[in-house]
Amino acid sequence: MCILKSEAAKNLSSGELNILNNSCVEVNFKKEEVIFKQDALSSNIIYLQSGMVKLIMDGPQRKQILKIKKAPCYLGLPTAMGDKINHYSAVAIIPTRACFIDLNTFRELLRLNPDFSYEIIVELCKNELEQFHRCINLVQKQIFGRLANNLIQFSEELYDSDEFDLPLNRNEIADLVCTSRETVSRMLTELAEEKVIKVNGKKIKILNKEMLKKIRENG
DNA sequence: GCATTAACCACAG
DNA sequence: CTGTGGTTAATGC
Repeated sequence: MCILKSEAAKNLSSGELNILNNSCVEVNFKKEEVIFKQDALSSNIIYLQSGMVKLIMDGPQRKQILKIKKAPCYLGLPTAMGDKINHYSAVAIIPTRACFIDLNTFRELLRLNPDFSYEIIVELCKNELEQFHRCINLVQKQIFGRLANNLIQFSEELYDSDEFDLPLNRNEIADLVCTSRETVSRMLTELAEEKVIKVNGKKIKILNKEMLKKIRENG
């Protein structure tokens, strides 16, 4: 039985928690396993208990990595509540444990418990703000700026460390930053030549964070 | 024109 | 899967 520990679920009464627990199924995913698929019918809200996931959307030209999500968090709120079908896919990038919550049960809890609903809204709003910033970043900056921005996000938001392993290969970094894999390669080696970062395969170490932030701001 | 940016192609580890 | 070199198109002095 899955024990939910989300901010929102803290607001649930024991009775409500029971409703949640009884309509919830826990699943483990290995690296690269698909959690849900774009264009498929969506009937669950998913709570990530542990692990990390990439959200991918197939566009008319190419695929796009929308975001990397780290547990604990909800997954697929927009895609499950916003339409009958998923508008994007979710794929585990490390071993991941997820809890599938029946959509009707979730709706019922939203209706029953305002504090729970409030926390969900807060999460959704934060996500939307983040997407607005990401949009500006993508549209108004050149590739160095976009790449620097994502490196800083990996470091600060995903790993809490200046040293980390990239969760994606070069091609996927390109899909995240909206460029070609060749350009990602070149820019990583160039940043390494400038002693801003150290690169060894997927291992990244940020050597000069000030510089990296300057690059993020200036383009 | 000339420089810069970045994509696409090809090829090699 | 990655890194590099050549080529090319678009954009901005």
